[in-house]
Amino acid sequence: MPSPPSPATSRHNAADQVDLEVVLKALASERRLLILEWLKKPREHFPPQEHGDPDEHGACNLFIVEKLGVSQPAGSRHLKVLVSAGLIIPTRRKGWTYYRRNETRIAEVLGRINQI
Amino acid sequence: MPSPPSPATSRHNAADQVDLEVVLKALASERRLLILEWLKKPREHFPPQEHGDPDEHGACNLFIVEKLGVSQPAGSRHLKVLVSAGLIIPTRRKGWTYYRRNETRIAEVLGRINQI
DNA sequence: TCGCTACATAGCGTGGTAGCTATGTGGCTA
DNA sequence: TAGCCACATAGCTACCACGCTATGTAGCGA
Repeated sequence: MPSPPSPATSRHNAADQVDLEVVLKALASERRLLILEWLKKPREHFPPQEHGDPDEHGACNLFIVEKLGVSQPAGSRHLKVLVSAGLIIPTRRKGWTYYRRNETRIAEVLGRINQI
Repeated sequence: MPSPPSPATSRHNAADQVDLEVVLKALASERRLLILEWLKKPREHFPPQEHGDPDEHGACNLFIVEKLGVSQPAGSRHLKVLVSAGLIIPTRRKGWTYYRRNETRIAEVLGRINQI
C-alpha cells in the first residue's frame, strides 16, 4: 500500500492504536511466532539465567537468538520487529536485554483481529 | 524461513490444516483486509449485480478490483492470495467470478490466532 | 461460429525483508 | 580506566511481494 506521508512517530508502543497491518506483518513470520510461543514459558524453553527473572523480565536476547539458529543481527532484528509492533517488551539489566510478552497489547491486538 | 522441499500440494482449501504463517501473510495487507471487510456486507459495498446473489455467492471480481483502485491483474492476484489461504471462496457463474467469505475457515483461523 | 468480455498469465521494475559478515558502541567488571 | 562482552549498525546479496502493461484464453451470446 503506498502509504501517505506518515504522521509523527514511526515507532509503536502499548499506548498506540493497533495498526492491524503492522501487527499482522510482524506476526507473519515463522520465527517470530516461535519467539512469542517460547516467551509464554521462558523457564521451559531457555537455560536458567543469572540476573533477570524469566517470569518477570523474560528471556535473554542471546538465548533467543541462539535458539532461533540465526546470526546475532538477524535474531536481534526479529526481536526489534516484535518490539516495534508492541508485542514484546525489552528490559535492559546489567548489560543484558530481556524480552517478555506484552500480554495487554497482545490481547488488544487479538480483539482487533477477531473483528476480521 | 528457508522452507524445506514443499510436500505435495501448494494450494489450500477449507479442509487443510491452518498454516498460520500463510494465513497471516495473506491477512497482512491493507487491501486484502479491505476486501474481507467489504465481503461482510456485499450489498452495502458493491453495486447490484445481475446474475449472482450477493449474499449467496458474494461480490463480482470486477467490482472488487474497481473498488480497490488497482489494475485488474493486481486485484485478481490479491483475490487469489485470499483464496489460496482459504479465506474466501470463488464461484464461477455465467462468465463472472464471485467471491464470498469462507466463514467456517475464518473462524478456524481465528481460533488458531487466538492461541498466539 | 464469431466476437466480445471476464479473467489469467507473462514479463518487467521497484521496494522491502531476511540472511550474512564486519565493525561500532556502550555499559559492566576487574 | 581498560578491556570485554552484549547488542546495534552498516553494508552486502538474494528473494519475494506488489504495482504496471501487454497478451492469452475460455466461455457466453448473437
